[in-house]
Amino acid sequence: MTRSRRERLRAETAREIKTIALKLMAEGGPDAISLRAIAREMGMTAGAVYGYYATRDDLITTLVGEVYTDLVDTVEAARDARPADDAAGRVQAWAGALRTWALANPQGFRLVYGDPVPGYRPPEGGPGAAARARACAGLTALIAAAWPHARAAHGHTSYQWSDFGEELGAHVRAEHPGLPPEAVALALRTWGRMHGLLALELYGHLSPVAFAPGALYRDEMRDLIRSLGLVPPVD
Amino acid sequence: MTRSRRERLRAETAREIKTIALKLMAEGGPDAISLRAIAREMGMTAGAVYGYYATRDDLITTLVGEVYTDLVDTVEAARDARPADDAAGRVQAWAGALRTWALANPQGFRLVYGDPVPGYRPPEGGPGAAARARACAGLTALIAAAWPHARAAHGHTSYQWSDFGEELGAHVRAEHPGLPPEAVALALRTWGRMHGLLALELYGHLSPVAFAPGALYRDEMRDLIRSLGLVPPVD
DNA sequence: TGTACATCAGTGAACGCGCGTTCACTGATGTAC
DNA sequence: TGTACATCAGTGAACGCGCGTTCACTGATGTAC
Repeated sequence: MTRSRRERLRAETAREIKTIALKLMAEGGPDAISLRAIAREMGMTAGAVYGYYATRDDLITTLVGEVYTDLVDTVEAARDARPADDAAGRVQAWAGALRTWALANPQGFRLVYGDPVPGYRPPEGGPGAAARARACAGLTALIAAAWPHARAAHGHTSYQWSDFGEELGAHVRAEHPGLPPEAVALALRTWGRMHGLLALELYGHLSPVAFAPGALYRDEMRDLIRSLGLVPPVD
Repeated sequence: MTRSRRERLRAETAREIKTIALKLMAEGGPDAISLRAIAREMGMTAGAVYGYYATRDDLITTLVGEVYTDLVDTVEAARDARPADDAAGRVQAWAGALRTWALANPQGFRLVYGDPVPGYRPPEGGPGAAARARACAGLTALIAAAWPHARAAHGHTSYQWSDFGEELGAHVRAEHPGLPPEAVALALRTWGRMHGLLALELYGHLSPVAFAPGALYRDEMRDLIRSLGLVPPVD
């Protein structure tokens, strides 16, 4: 476990590369992430970066995973700040934290949900698969807590477990026994509903026509909570 | 009005540049649009393109406008294929045509709603402002038709006309006298709701976890229609 | 119908840029005795 | 504690690429008489 001095320095440099990359991204968007720009910023040679990441795409994949993980950490923490039996409050907290994070990290949002850097070829399953799995699991847990009410609220198309990813289905069946695949469908629809206004806002489509995007989002989330058969909190 | 031979050829070449650009985009994504690639494909010199568009960004702006217009034409046509008094059917037709168009033109969707080409600096108000205005107007018209029901369905935050773009507000007041700003808020939320699942799907976030995105979208749109106080058509 | 001139679409070569990636090397840091 | 050797992080120069943009030019097409 004792890491040599060399190992520590190495790890530190690897960290710094990522930090600088995120800083460049925050300033100039995902496009601004290039090995040469990072090296320049760090005062090293472009070639030296290859001691830490095999290719540019490797670095990008790592960054997407890290940013996505940060996002999921944030929304989970917000959710868990509410009591487990406050289903409506937890949905609201998740949604609110999502928007807050996105506004604080607009370029991170683009990196994760938009096109990453031009020319980037993602690995099998896409970058950030682990974080995405956590997000889907978290959303399903939110729906599971509301399910008795949500199910009563409206009838669905019927779904099979085979309509969903192997991993997600297995997770849900283990974690929420008895919860039908229809609930997973509702969870994914909920994901889309949280994503829509935010994506429009962050890509600048809302600003020319709406000056109170926060109010729109809040209303939309209240309506979402209502459609789950829950009572939206007043705050 | 009689256009000389030269004028006709010129217009034809300008058209061909756009056509080739769209073809390149369809094949390789928005990033594949470059003046040099277009010129190469057309068998001309890169410099020659400057006889038609002052800069690359000018061309991109034109393309975004054109693609966005095509999208709005499509959804409007689908809406208008339903009788004016079939409010639910018209919402459904709009939403369905949107997804159909997006699946047929995935790269066009990215061009319009995602980051256009790297390094692109959009003009004042963003590219495709005219088409966006039409889209917002169209959505507001859909909501206006449902408004009596939709208003009853749930209470909103109160909005002012000043919460919305000058142009949009003026249009709505002229076209739908008596319709309150809250209806415009609902129209924009509806936009977001249609956009969310589609954006996730087209950027590849849904495919690893859901294999029936069409069913999810259909359900989501049915729920949207229901939340507007309308009865979703069965088809 | 024929000649002289004007227009102007497109050429081809060049400029400077930043990029990802490779590679033989240097020189400081670590390890073994 | 001191010497000999191994490791390995980082250098610096190069490769080849595609890009947007400029510019003096050529040669075909059009217009005026």
